[in-house]
Amino acid sequence: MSTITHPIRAVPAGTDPFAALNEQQRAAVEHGIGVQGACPPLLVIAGAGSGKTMTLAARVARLVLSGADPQRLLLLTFSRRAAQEMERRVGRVLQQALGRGGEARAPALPWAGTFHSVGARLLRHYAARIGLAEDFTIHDRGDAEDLMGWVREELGYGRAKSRFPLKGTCLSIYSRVVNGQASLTDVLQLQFPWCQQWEDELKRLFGAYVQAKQQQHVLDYDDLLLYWAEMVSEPGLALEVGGRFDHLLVDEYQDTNRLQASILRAMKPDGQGLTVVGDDAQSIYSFRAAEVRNILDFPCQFSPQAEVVALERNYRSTQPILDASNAVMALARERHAKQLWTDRRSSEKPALVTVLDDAAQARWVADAVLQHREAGLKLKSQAVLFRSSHHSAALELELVRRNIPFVKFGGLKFLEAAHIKDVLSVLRWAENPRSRLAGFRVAQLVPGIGPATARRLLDELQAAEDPAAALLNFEAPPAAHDDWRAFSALYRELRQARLGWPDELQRVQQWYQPHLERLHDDAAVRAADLAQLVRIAEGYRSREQFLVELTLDPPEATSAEAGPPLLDEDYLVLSTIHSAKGQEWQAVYLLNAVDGCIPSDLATGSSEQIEEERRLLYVAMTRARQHLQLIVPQRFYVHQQGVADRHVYGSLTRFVPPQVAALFEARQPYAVQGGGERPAPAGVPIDLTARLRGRWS
DNA sequence: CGTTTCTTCCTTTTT
DNA sequence: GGAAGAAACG
Repeated sequence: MSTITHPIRAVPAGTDPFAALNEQQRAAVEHGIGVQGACPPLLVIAGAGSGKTMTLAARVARLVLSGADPQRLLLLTFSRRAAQEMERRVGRVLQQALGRGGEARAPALPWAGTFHSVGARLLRHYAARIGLAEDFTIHDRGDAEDLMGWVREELGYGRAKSRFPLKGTCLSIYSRVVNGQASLTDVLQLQFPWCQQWEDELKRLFGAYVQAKQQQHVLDYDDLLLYWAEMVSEPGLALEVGGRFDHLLVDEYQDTNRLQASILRAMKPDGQGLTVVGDDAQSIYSFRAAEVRNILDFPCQFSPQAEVVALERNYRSTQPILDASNAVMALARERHAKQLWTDRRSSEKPALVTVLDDAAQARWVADAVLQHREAGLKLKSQAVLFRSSHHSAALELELVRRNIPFVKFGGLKFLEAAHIKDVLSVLRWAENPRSRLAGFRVAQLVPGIGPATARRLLDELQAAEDPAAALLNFEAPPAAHDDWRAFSALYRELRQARLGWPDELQRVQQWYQPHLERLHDDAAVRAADLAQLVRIAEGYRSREQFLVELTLDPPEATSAEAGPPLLDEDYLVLSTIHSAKGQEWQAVYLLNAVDGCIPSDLATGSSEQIEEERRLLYVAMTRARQHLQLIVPQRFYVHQQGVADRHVYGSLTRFVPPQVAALFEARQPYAVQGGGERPAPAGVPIDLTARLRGRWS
């Protein structure tokens, strides 16, 4: 995404690309190379900006150069984007090493991907042997929630007098149990104490949920890992699946969960050929059951213990930025000694910018971005980061107003929009006629068919040998007759698969258009989204591939314009901190560096959560190469039900106490009320924190 | 039985 | 300020 300069790039083709590695990087790259027999386990602790990706890529290249078969290399990354980046860099290193000829084209890495996508592939391959239907479809979070909601309804829990947890909560609990390999009792007690009274019902619900998934030949995200783990817990299969790969490399190991760790253990019980890379200070996914202990305990899992290499030299940020970041982490409760250093001197300290409110923040950032661009920094090398997606709302308006192009990463709801789901459901139902969820949604798009008729239809399909045939024979109620005929004609075409891809999707879109106009006032906007979906679809070979990959790797960016800006255009990057992982920019602006936003009000329940919020701030700060600004609005809006929205006075995040703030330059670009004193809010200060916490108790 | 309208609830981060 | 559910309406 950003301009990344690494030692390797400076080396002309045909020379030794490993020459520029520093001592620790070289140790990581060369580990186990040339040693007789298999390669012992390795843990690389890679600080922020320490050239982690480059080092991992160099290691992969080194393995290939020393004779490893790229087909037998499994590279597990956190996101699809990271996998592609890795593949690109490995290719570059290889080309340099092999000389400019390049006819020895860089070999592709067929097994580079996320845990989930690799799991999907392996499961598809071994399906027949583990009693799994080969034609399974994959549910994304939204689908999974809907199915959970459906089952919840079937069991009558929706109508209980006292409130049963919502479908999303139920799914979170379930997911936590699965990914954390924990008991329901423990998860309820530790993570969801307010749901403890429902333990028995939840157990029943989850049983029914699993049954429903199996009946419908559907897997959710968790299943991709769970079935994989179950598969390799069979000794015979473990040997076979583990034996497909000579080397197994895992990136961002600090964000793996226990289930993932158990998969690795089962595939490589002695750790031979295993390399994991990560940074415990950047562990920010515990809400997804990520387990920091995975990385901390990795070395002693094996005997002899795994070798540990720490990369502490930072190539990204200036020393003042690093000083401030290190100071933030130094206050962490538990800290795994590691001191980043750099030789990039600078006299510019990071800044703490105090502004009046949200609107002033937006104006200030827009000004600063333009100023930096005047000074020669492209928009693309600047990024605005924030804790949660809606924090950028005011800024987005300001950017649109000033015609500053931007792309936003994270918090994307593209696939969650009703119209996108409708169209995708049609495709899914064609792909898998047993998918009750897709069917239930699509059937009700036909005017004259409501929940009752849809349910009857789906019951018939479920009972039928050949559900697709049963669908085509279905007798719709008279009111729906014509529209149903139109739909079943479409369905037949899709099942016959004569149209080819992506024409099929266009055909669906044609069918959907009148329904779109009937159902939504803003049909034009939504039609544009669908047009974009078609454009995205063009990049895939088949309906099946499209559906699978879209679920596993949803489009991650949105922009103000319809359609993404062209690649060669310049645009500002807006991103949640979570989505900024692994990236870097010349200038970074962090919005809302106040208590209540970071740490988020919703994450102050336990000290573990607060520690994670601290790491989140650390991750945000260490994205910056040259310029770092934390913006502190003195008051900000809070939305709450019932009462009108109101301003709340905030204060600088607790992670920047005075001794840390001293490492920043304080700026107050707009005159601040009260001549620079902290504005003592008149009357009683509002304890936002307690109120929001109280909502859950 | 299906559709429209009103009401209530909740609003982090993501594979 | 949007989605899901409930009640009212056709």
